[in-house]
Amino acid sequence: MQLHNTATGRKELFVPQDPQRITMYVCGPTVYSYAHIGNARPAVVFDVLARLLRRQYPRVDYARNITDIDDKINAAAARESVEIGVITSRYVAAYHEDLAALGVAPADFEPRVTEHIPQIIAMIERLIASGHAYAAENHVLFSVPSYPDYGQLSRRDPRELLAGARVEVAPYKKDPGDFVLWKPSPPELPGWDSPPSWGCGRGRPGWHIECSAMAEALLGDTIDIHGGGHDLIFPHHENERAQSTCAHGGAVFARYWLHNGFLTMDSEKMSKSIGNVLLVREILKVAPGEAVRLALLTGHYRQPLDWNDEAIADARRKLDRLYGALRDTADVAPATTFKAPQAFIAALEDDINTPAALAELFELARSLNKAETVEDKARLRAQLLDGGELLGLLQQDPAAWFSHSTAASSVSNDEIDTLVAQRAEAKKVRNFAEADRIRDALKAQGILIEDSAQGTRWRSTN
RNA sequence: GGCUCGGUGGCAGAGUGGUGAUGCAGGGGACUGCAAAUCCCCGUACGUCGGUUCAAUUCCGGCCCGAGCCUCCA
Repeated sequence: MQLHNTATGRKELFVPQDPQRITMYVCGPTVYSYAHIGNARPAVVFDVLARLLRRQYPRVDYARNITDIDDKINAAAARESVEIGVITSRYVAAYHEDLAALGVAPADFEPRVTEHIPQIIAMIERLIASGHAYAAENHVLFSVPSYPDYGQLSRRDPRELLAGARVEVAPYKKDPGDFVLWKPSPPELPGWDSPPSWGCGRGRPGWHIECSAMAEALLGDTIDIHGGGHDLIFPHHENERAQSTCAHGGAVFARYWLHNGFLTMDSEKMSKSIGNVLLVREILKVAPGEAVRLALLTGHYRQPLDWNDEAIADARRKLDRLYGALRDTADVAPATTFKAPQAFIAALEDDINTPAALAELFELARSLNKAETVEDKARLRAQLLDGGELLGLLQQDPAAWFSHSTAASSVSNDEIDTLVAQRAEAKKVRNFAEADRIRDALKAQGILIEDSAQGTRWRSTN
C-alpha cells in the first residue's frame, strides 16, 4: 500500500512498525456543537482506510479522540448555565448519530481529554524534566527552541513564523513560538490541580498536548498513521510531533502523516462568518446518509471538495445505478468466496484512490447487468458487495434504497402499491391513458414507475 | 510576504511520456403500448508561454488564475 506522507510530501510504501498491530490516530471533534459536513470528511476517509487495513492486518488499533474540555465548550455551558458535561454529552451523542448515519464504523478507541488528565500531566512533567518545557505565570509552555526539528512537518521556518504571526505574543513566553501545554482555570471553570512543583495551581491542558498524551496512552510512543484535516498540519500536528518526540527521547511520533483536503461550500470556504456552515444533520434531512458518504468519497481525499446541491444529487444517481444492478439480480445469492477484484483493491492501496475504486465498482455493475449465467451473477454480486463494504456502501437492501424517503412523503407505501395495482389493471385492459395518468400522478409525488419483466416496480426520488 | 496544493471534455472526477478511466448530462440504436431501467454505439479535454524529448495533458521553468495554512478551525 502506498500512502502520501505529509512529512515527506510524497507517496511512500506503507511498512508498518509491527505488522501484528497497526496503530492509527485521527483527530476527532471538539464537542461544543453539531458536526458540519467538513467534520465528516476525515471521519469517512479514515474509516475507509481503517476498513482496508483491517482486511490486510490481523489487528488495527484506531483511535479517534473527543476533545471535551475547551474554551468554546466553556462558553456554550455558560450560555446555558449548565455543567460542561451537559454540553459535551449532548454533542458526543449527536456526533455518534451523525457518523452512524454516514456508515462510519466506531473507532477502537474514543479517548476523551477529561479522562486522560493524569497522563497529560505526566507527559508535561517529563517535558519539564527534560528541559523541553517550563512553567511561567501559571502556564506551562513548550520550548520550541529546545526542539531543533520544529517546523519540519509543516515545512515552516520557526523564525519566519514570527513575521506572519497575527496574535500578540504573551509576555511570559521565553520564545515567541512557544505554545501552551497547561493554562490556568479560574474557580468558576472546570480545572484540575497541577503538581505543586509547577507552581501553577489549578488549570487545564492546552489543546495540543491532549492528543500527544492520548495517543501515547492508547497506541504507544510511535504510531503508524496519524490523520486529520489539512488545517491541522500547523500548528496542531507540528506541536504534537514536537511534544511527543521530546517526551519520548527522540523516538519518531507518527511514521505516516495523512491529511484530507478541505471542503468548500459552493466554492467558498465554510465559515461561520460567511454563514455557510452546513450541519451533517441538516443534510441528512434532505438526503440519505449513504449518498452523503458517497459524495464525500467522490473525490480523492487530499483534493479540495466542493459541496453543493449537484454533488449530492450526483451521488444519489450513482447509488441508483449501483443498487439497480443489485436489485435486478436479487434472486441470485452472492458467491461470497469472491472478494473485490484486484483492480479495486489496488486503487484503494494507491493512497486511498476512492474515485478509481468507484470506477471499478461501476465496471462491476455493468458486467452484472449484462451477466447471463447464475454463476457470473453470483460472482459479480459478491465482488460488488465486497467492494461496497470496503467503501462502507451498498450494504442495505436495494429495495430499501429505492423506497427511501428522507422528506416527509405525502404518499404511503400502501397507497403507492394500490395505485400501482390499479395501473396494472388498466394496462391489462389496454387502457393506457389511465395507466399513464396514474404514472404521472405518482411522478408528481416523486415516485417513479418502472415496468420490468418481473412486473411493475417503483422508486422514490425524494 | 512565506509555505502547501490545484487548474482535465457540458458537469463531477481519476490517470498517464506514445493505443483519450468512471458517473451524470447529450446524440444515435435495441428493448417497450409509451416510458423508465438495462444493453450497444458516438462527440467534446488536459490554464498559458517556453524548454527537454522521436513523442508531453503527463517531466522542467516562467506567467496567469484558484483553494488552504502562517498559533480557535476537519
